[in-house]
Amino acid sequence: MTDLTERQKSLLMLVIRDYIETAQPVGSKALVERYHLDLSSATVRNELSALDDMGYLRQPHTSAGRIPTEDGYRFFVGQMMHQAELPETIQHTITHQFYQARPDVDQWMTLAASILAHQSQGVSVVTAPHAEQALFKHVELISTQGRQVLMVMVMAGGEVSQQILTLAEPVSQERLSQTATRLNRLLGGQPVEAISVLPARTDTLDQDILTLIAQDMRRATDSVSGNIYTDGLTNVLAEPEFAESDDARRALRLFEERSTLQDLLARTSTSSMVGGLQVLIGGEGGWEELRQCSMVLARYGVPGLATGMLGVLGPMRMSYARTIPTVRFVAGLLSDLVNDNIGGE
Amino acid sequence: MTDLTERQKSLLMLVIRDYIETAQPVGSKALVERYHLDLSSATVRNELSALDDMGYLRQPHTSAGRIPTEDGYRFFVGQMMHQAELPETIQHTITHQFYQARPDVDQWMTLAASILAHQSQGVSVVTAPHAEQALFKHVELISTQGRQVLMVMVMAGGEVSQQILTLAEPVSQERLSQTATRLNRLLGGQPVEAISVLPARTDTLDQDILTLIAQDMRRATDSVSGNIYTDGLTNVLAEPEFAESDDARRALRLFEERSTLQDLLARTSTSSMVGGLQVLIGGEGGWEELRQCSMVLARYGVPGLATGMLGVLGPMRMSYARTIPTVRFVAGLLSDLVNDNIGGE
DNA sequence: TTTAGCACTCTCAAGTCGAGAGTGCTAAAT
DNA sequence: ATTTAGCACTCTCGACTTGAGAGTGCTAAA
Repeated sequence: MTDLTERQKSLLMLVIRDYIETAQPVGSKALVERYHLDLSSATVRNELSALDDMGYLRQPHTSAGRIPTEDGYRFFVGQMMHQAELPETIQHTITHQFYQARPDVDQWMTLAASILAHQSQGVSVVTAPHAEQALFKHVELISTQGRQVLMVMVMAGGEVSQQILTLAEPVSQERLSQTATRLNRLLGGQPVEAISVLPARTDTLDQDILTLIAQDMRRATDSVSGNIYTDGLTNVLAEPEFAESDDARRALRLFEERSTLQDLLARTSTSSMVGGLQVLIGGEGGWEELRQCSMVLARYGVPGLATGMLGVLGPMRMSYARTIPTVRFVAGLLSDLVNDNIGGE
Repeated sequence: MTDLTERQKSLLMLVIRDYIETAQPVGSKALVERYHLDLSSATVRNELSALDDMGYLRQPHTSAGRIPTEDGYRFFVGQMMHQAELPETIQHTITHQFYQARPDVDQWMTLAASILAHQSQGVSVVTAPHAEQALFKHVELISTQGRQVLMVMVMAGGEVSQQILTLAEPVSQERLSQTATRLNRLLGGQPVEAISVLPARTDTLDQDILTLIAQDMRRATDSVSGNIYTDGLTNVLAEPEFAESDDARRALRLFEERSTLQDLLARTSTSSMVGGLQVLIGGEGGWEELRQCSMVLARYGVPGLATGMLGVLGPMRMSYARTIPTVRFVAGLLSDLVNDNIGGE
């Protein structure tokens, strides 16, 4: 790792930066010319050869330029991590967009996905914040038509779930409101477990609704439940590595499928995160289809209260220098929003 | 139009069907062989030549097979429209999926988009049902933390909008509930216009919330407001016409962008619909980027109460025989759901 | 009206070839 | 002990050629 000379380090960085830009193998001569190095191509050649032996670079075929290996990218990202800050003007623009959006979790998530996708030119993914433990806060029952009732439930942490239920027989709005009030008083602040074992002396209407509430809360407890927001699926189509091979297409399909995406996030969320950020290079998480891709992930929110995840998927050749600071910044922004708006009592 | 002989008609249908399957120009000889026609290739050649002159077919270059023109597709679809019914087994499968989904508009829309995309192998789009005129039904105010309040509003027709608002100073849940109750009594069943001109003798809290309610309702009035669900963006990547040209990529990007999609739907929704269905071939609606595409659109819901749109985008070469019946069937299904669940009083 | 036959056209895949870029190695220079 | 110049060699990539295959239109016979 650290047995690299300074010159080798900077050379490696140059090669990778160049390859990320051009998507083409970079050779010794081109390198010297383009960056006006005070070295001859032969010297560079020797150094590149060394980096090749150490596994940071490789040649797609004999007598072609070098391209980074996964380890190469990892080194690159390692260097990147610490420095990179998002330019202030961009920070302002993003913040501004959040302030002028309608104050609603759904809007924020959509906006976050959109910003990530645009800034990084990759595919973004954002999950809504949710509490580790679902606590009941409030339920509302609204009669819509005949036997149909709209149930809106709010959990501590701000998650809202709604559901349409069909009763056995019509019930007046008065009675529904009374039921809601009763349940609110009874269940306020309770976790799921408490709700499942409530006294059964309640009438059938109460009982039915109680069951639905417990059901909704259990779903909310799943690690990555509910809504996943993505954007930028088409960004990545322009990339040369996605244009041809089916591999890339399969990766995208994977990303469009909600269920697999949940899996993916659930798996990786347990792994270690450096500086709140996690960069998976070449489908590290053991996901076959993503072998050609990288992901930059972050968790946001207030630990113990409500957290979510967000990230960007792109080709392994993605612009880490732009993506990493963006992901970090947006994660911070969302954390603030969670803290300010749906914080605990 | 009707100056086609029966033989020409059936030949035209065969050519188009074949081209839709294979994506390759179809010639006289191949046609005779593949479908065991009781004709010689020379005869077929003459007929194809005639169809060419009439503008239903064209040759990509001299001495290649024929491919359909837009008019050709239009003829094809015209024939298709009346017959095509979705196979019963598939109908059952789809219906079943809806029944076992969680009864929630959001779920239904997602499911509809998913089904359309899978069945048609195209890109699907579905808008949530919404009323032409927004009528207030119910509002709920839930204190979350300090000065933050979650407002959940329900409109007749079942639309739900939520928003987080920050008050000037903390207000107890009791007072919030009282306010909500008061507003509910006051506003029940009112349209936006009535709400904007309400007596101003209410206190500031009431006033603020009133403003937000009016604002939300106005937004709900926009022709294609709020949520648009899409799925299957990646389906279309496999199609040969999308693999190479940028045209197709731009079309997809157009489809990913919410705002333009709203425009698109708004525009076309006013056009005529044959049998509740509308088939736009070659970007008929005057949308440059979609020149290579076709769309199958339908409106669903209960006119005058709550309606939405749904449809499929695909290459002009899409499988209309599969898409049209699917769109029609799902539209019917959603109409039933609207009617059953969020019908008027 | 249909069909057989023929000359002609155009695409596409395969093969050839030379330019360009890159490499590794060796020997000289610093 | 490094660094550099020079050289022979390798490999890709685009341009070009060529032949097979598929398709067409037209004419004359059935």
